[in-house]
Amino acid sequence: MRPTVHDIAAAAGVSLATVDRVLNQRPGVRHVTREKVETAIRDLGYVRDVAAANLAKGRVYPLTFILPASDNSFMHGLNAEIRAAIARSAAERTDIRIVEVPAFDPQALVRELETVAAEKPSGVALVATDAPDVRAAVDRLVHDGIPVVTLVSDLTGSLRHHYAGVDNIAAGRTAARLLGRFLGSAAGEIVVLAGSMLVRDHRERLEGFASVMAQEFPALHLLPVLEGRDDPEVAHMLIADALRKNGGIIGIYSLGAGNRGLIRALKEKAADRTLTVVAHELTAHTRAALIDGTIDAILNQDAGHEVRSAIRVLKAKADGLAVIDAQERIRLDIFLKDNLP
Amino acid sequence: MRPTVHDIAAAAGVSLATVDRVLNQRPGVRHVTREKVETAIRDLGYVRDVAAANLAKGRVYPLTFILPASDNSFMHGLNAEIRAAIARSAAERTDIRIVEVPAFDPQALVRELETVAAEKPSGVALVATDAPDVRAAVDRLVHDGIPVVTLVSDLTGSLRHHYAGVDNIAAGRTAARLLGRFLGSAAGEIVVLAGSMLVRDHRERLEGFASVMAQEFPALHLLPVLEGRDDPEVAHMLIADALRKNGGIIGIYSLGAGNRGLIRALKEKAADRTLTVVAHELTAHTRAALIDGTIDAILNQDAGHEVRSAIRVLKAKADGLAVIDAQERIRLDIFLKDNLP
DNA sequence: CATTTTTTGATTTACGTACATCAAAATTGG
DNA sequence: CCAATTTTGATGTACGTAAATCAAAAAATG
Repeated sequence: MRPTVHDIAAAAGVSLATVDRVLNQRPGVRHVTREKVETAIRDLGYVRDVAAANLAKGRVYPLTFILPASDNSFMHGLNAEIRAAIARSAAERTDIRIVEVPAFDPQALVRELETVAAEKPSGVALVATDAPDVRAAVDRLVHDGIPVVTLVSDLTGSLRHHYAGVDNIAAGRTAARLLGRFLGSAAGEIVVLAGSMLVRDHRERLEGFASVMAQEFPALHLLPVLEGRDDPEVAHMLIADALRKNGGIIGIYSLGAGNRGLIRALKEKAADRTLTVVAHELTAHTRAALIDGTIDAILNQDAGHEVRSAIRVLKAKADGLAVIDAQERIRLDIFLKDNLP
Repeated sequence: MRPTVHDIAAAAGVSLATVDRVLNQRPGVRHVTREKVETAIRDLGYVRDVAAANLAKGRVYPLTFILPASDNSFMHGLNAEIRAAIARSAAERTDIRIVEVPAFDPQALVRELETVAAEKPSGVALVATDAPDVRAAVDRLVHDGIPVVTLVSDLTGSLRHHYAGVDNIAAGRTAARLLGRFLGSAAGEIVVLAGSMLVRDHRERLEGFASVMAQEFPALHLLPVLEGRDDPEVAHMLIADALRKNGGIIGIYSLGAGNRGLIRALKEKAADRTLTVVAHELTAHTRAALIDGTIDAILNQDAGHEVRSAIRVLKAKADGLAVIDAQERIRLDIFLKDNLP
């Protein structure tokens, strides 16, 4: 049987109340006494029964998710996953709130972070916009003892406890190798379609992509990046235009959202020529395009895993517990038409 | 606040004891009364507080993992992950036991299943050997109300509650497409190195591989499957031999273990020629080979995820709770040198 | 040394559920 | 209608921890 507070009280030769004071960092314990108790805890290998403790405390974990108000399918999916987590909140003792802030607006995010901080939640998850002010605001939360997890897009250099998202540089590198290998010995031009170079994850994907392309596939030449603003209409226009003007294009890397427009452009224009295409985010549209051969590979991050991981980490941090690192690593999923879920 | 047993007692106009009898399916409740209580439970949306219930019951989940006594790095890894779970057992209220049975021996597995059944554990996870007797033994466990999860290798047609492992047919198909696409327009011979065709997962991988190869890559010709018995020495011998005798080999798919021998053979023989190689299982050896270019892609199943998923599912089934399907889907990881963890 | 302050002990209640016991009420059978 | 049986209620204890209260002991202060 695992030891209880009674066992450490007996082992340390103190009362239950003193053990409680030590465990919950309440004042009024002499240094030597505290040490006796801590020794007993270590010797007996005591670990607090979190379930019992939560029961006694009537603890719930108020968590706040701060998301950009972006109207693309990835953000919709993320939203849906958070709502799914809210539906489980009774069983998980969470009380999750979603707040939306204007996208790409650091000041709005900072203001929201400050509002949220005032509510003293057990934890905060945010899709970070990469700006110094945001970094500072996150650091203030951390200093106030509020666990913070970045979601989807990281905020390196800040004090955030954890990042629940994929390594976007690695994603870009992987896309480059897939595209390069799929194209074999062919030489030609490559189009990169991004959402916006103002977003950190898009910049990072491009960085990884360009670096592997330059180093390992010299026969492939990158055209200037097209910015589709994650909008299907814009993406359609840009890609259709590029394909019309440039007959040397043999590959496309779509690293943002708005793939619906890309796919439409491909179906219109590329009946005659064969293009190799790698895109991000598995949606109903990209899935269909992968199956019918319009797209050759899809890189994906599982929003459900990201949300569940963020919640697990925030709860663990709030309780000062360890997390299983391997479990919290968000993997880059690579889908070919054969391994679709 | 979520409703408690007191609330349903009040709502149903019965006593706490009666609610308890209904909730825990104890006898001595008239049909009409039971219905009143069940209505109240539904109306108030009551869900039992599992943490409190477990505390009251002093519940632990005795779980048994039955593994084949195979000496390869995947099984070692699996073993290590289970031991890691054992280390967490205090916090998770589990009491996990590992038993090993001779590999590829259905009768031994059946006997062990019967021994385990007699101990009435809360759940059983097993790496299934595919045989009718095993199926029957598993079905008996299920009939006795013991949750059963197959691990790594499934037992289709049995009543097992869940399979914690990858879709091996999809894995084989994915390997074929990667190999086929990487080889581009080249024509030549493909070697498949398996462990043993007696193992279901290997058979399935081969099935998926051969089917995509035949359908989509007619320029590539499969040589008869080599069975390396998951043994590095045998694998080395077989591959070295094949490469010596057949100059037309341009690709290799290694769908089992024993990759150490494969890698050695490749380094010895293939300095002059370029081979495209896809292998299974990420280990220290395959990882190094992927980085140095000896292997082009690695397909992997994460043993840690499989073990944690099996435990979550077994606990949930033991409590009659729902599982989050998406969370329990074991994904096929595809690693290129760029997205190694 | 007396007094104040700090530290410690003892004890109780609570969280939500499980489970046991005994008494009371309702239902059934003859 | 009475007795036997079944159903229901009332109540208490337990699980392991949190948190509060009050008294007692120890230490620090003058």
